[in-house]
Amino acid sequence: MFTITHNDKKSLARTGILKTPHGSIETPVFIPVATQATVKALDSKDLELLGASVLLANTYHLHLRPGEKLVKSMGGLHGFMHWNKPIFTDSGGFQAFSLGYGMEHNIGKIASMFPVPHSIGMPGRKKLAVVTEQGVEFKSHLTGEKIVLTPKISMQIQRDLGADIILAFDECTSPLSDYAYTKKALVRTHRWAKESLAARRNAKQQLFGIIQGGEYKDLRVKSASFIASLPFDGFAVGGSLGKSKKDMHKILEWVIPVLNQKNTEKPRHLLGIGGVDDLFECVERGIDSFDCVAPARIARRGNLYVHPPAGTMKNKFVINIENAKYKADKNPIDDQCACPTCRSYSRAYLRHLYIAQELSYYRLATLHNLHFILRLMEEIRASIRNSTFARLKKTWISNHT
RNA sequence: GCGAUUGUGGUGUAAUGGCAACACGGGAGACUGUGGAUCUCCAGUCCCGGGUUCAAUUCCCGGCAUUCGCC
Repeated sequence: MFTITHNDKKSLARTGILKTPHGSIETPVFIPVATQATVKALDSKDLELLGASVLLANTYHLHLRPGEKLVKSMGGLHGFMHWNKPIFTDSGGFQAFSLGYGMEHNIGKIASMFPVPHSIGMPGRKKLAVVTEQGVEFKSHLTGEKIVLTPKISMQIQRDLGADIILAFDECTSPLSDYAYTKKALVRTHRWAKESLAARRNAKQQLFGIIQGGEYKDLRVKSASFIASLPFDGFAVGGSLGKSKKDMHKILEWVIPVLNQKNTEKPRHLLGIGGVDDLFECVERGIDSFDCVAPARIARRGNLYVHPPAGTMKNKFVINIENAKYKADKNPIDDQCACPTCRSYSRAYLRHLYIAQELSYYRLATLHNLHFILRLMEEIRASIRNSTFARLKKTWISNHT
């Protein structure tokens, strides 16, 4: 299923080919997130033109609406959304966090990403998810009705959705979770991993196990070791990635070597990460695939990717199109970009569309950011093949340790 | 010319004898297995002069300006 084609000599970076019933995926790869069977603001044709090779959809959201039975009757996700390339589905485990603790405490999966002091531990909203030993009880954010997901139910939904690669049902813990809770959740997630495997019915769907353990070394190592000992087709690193990017890097440095000992030949996904710097840092530490809403979300919020200006030591890869200085700027977003947006439109025009909240803005901006990240991933793959990964990283991230 | 009317950030509006609020607009920031095209922060104001009062953006008088009506 997965073949490693090149190993970087100086790091754990590698290239590979992941085979699925809907074609092969060259890794390392960035997977755009299509939660509701669409990348917001784009359609499948757009994604094809951008050269996206795989998408990730969501079990919880599609279960609520339109329901997996409908999707199944429409030819599964591939037929429904007219996308003939590979699809991942997330298991719904993340929503236990994002709609539960995360919502209640107003926090994301890396604590320091919310530097505004009052946003951490702030009121937040009433949580819509409660974790039990059997699974997660949700209060539907759409209708308020009670929705229960268990490993078995998640596997059944993902089977009906018909993705090529599905994920085990897990509990994503919070950066605010203490050791005792994280450990308790880990035991539960490990049991759910076995239940997910047991509930598997379609051998054509690859099933990835999820490594948890928060920011605690012994839990991460234990989890990597345990999950790697089970007959999963691949692995995903999930859950809280600590309180800073440094923590995230450390976590990968604990986990990946364990996988290398046990299962070098299986792909490793990093859930929910995908900043420009993250791609370099995490590929270097042995990650094969990423999914992340950030490029699409920040595009909708006015942040558009640009190559770092030559000579700068700042790791800043975006401009804010809303800024007054772009009011009459005739340049494209990024002069090194060949995306459909940059080929035709100026910063001034995009700024106008953004400020006027024109719908076309969302598509043009999303096209650009995804194009940017997908091309960057392509460059990264080429650099691993050419043994120039370290050099490429240096041109992008100059002051990282 | 006479009568009435109204003067509050850039704009449109509130409230108030002591701290002037809201929206839009302006400036900036955040967002990482997408509930929320969202959230956060910053700047900026009482037409002018006099009077009453401990205290006036507020009450009184005058000026200037607005708008409406009449000649």
